[in-house]
Amino acid sequence: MRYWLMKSEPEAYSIDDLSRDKRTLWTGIRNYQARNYMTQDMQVGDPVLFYHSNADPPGVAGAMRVSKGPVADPSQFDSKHAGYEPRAERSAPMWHCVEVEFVAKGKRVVPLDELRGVTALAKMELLRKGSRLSIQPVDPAAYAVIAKLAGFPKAAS
DNA sequence: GCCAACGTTGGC
DNA sequence: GCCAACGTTGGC
Repeated sequence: MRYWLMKSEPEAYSIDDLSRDKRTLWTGIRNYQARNYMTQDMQVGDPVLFYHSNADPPGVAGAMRVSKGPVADPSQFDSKHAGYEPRAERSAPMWHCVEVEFVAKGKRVVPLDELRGVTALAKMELLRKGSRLSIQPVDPAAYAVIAKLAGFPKAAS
């Protein structure tokens, strides 16, 4: 089992949206490394931190879990969608996504600023200068530290 | 709104 | 295959 962090702008899709929907396809990823994590490395049941980017404050807002393996991202076929991919064919999709399910909303958002102050998290990809990757692996230990700060269970069950 | 960091594209 | 131009991310 691997642990992950996935970013979303709450204005587009927030932890409250996921709490309402219970499950969602994590569509719109158009970065090869992030895609490859979803298609090659994620397993159903993997715990995922839900991170609010471009938010005030940016930070970890909750927990979710991978609930379904990779499928073709439907948004690549939608010419009205920002993620439209004219090179993709139904028979040869370029982009894939996983389905995630809601686990918990944090008792509070743990702000990025606070995470930067936690020594145990110093090596997190998220905290690297210039880090933009919207899907990242997270150390199990780092996941546990953040879960404690946010007030949700450290492992999905 | 600014801009640093970084990924992608496309000419050569 | 190089790399300049361009686009995007995301904190501030």
